[in-house]
Amino acid sequence: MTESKPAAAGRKRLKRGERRDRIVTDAAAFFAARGFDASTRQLAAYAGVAQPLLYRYFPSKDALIRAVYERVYVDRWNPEWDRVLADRAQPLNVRLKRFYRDYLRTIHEPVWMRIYLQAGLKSLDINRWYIALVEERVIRRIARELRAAHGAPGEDVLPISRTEIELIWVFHGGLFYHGVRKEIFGAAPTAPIDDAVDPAVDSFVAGAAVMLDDLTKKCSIDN
Amino acid sequence: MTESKPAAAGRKRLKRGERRDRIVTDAAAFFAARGFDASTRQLAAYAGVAQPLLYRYFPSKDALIRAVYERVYVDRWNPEWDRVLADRAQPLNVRLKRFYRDYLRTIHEPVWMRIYLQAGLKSLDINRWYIALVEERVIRRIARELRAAHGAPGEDVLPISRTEIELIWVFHGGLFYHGVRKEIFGAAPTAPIDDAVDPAVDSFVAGAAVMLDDLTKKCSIDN
DNA sequence: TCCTTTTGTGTTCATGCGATAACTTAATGG
DNA sequence: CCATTAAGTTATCGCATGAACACAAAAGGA
Repeated sequence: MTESKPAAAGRKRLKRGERRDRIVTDAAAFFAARGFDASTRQLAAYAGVAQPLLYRYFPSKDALIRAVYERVYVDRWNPEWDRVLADRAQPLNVRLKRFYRDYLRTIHEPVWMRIYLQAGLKSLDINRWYIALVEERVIRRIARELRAAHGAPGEDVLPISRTEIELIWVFHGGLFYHGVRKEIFGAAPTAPIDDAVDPAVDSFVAGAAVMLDDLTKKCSIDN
Repeated sequence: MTESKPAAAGRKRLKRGERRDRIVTDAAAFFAARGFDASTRQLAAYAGVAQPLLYRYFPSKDALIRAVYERVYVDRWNPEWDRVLADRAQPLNVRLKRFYRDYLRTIHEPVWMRIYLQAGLKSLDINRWYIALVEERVIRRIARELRAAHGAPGEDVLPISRTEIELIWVFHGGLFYHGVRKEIFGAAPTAPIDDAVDPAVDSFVAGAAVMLDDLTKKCSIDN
């Protein structure tokens, strides 16, 4: 993005909801590229409107930024994912590959990634909120499914340990970070993420067995 | 950091080199906390000097920022790490645990992390440079050592594949990202990183065997 | 001691910022 | 067809910013 938008054609006189919507969309792309410290004037130019118009829709720049967060994070979580991970008709490897291919396609995208990190550096709690969401919906679920897949005790018998959670976070974070390398740091145009997912999942599931063995061993000693 | 520095006492009249040095140190801490868009006036207040003094040492704010990069990245790479990873007197697990405990202690630190991400969002090539460094010094070395540890063919027989590199990056990135979660996103005060390293390394090394088996199988078919 | 060099400060400038107020014009419905 | 409302713009405010300049005062060698 050097200056103008893809198509700045056909503007003018939209109804309140529609205009607000477009401003948020444009603001997401604009702030993703230029950072939240970029000026409202440049944003307005990018959106093809006058700068004060922004203030008819949002009381302050900060409020506009909050609207951007809503747009980018809250709206993009796909409830389908929960089901994919839990569907025991499929082997865990297959489920994980399916989930991560789709999930990573959603988040390995400049706007998502850049806004996410920008928010983190501003110490907003969007990230804490999102991380809690992921831990509950993804990480803990994988922990349960790993136990089931390896015939380890259920969490009612032996609660999920912090060690298990952290191990899964390292795996999850590794795939996440692939996107950071690509979208934020512009690292080498390496293999596409899809090629990395399958081997990563397979070796993760195999490697996790080591930890689960330790776990069940300790458990049977305890009893 | 709300406003002032830890100890703003004993100031005044330093020799050129010394003053420059202090400015860079203070600037690193200041910009890490407040972002590179924070003002030179506030930086000067933080450093306990007048704002124009900065311009006697650096021709522009940008030049000062570049000096900060030098300070934070170039100066903190420990050449010892190369040896730790390569020392085959120790089993690979032990070497990896040693290396990552130390490496992560260096980089899981607010200034390092925040400046690193800030630079990434500004699209400076510090990050590309650093990633290339890590890939050469750490990732590729681990690839070689993994092969050796599992009795797989050397890279002269079968060059290191992109798949191997990516798999190691996912592992490495997972540990890296643990720091991002903690230092940038302020995620839950979970277990300390050291507790996560050992299980992660063990299950990584075990899991990597799966991929290496595939690799040597393919290799022996090829011959 | 005095004079030069070097380190540091106070002041100021042009620019660009977020936000406001006053004005204009398109849509709408009675 | 015109009055009212809603959507959008132009002009402007006070303020903070990066940078420059002219001046002050410590250091230090003769």
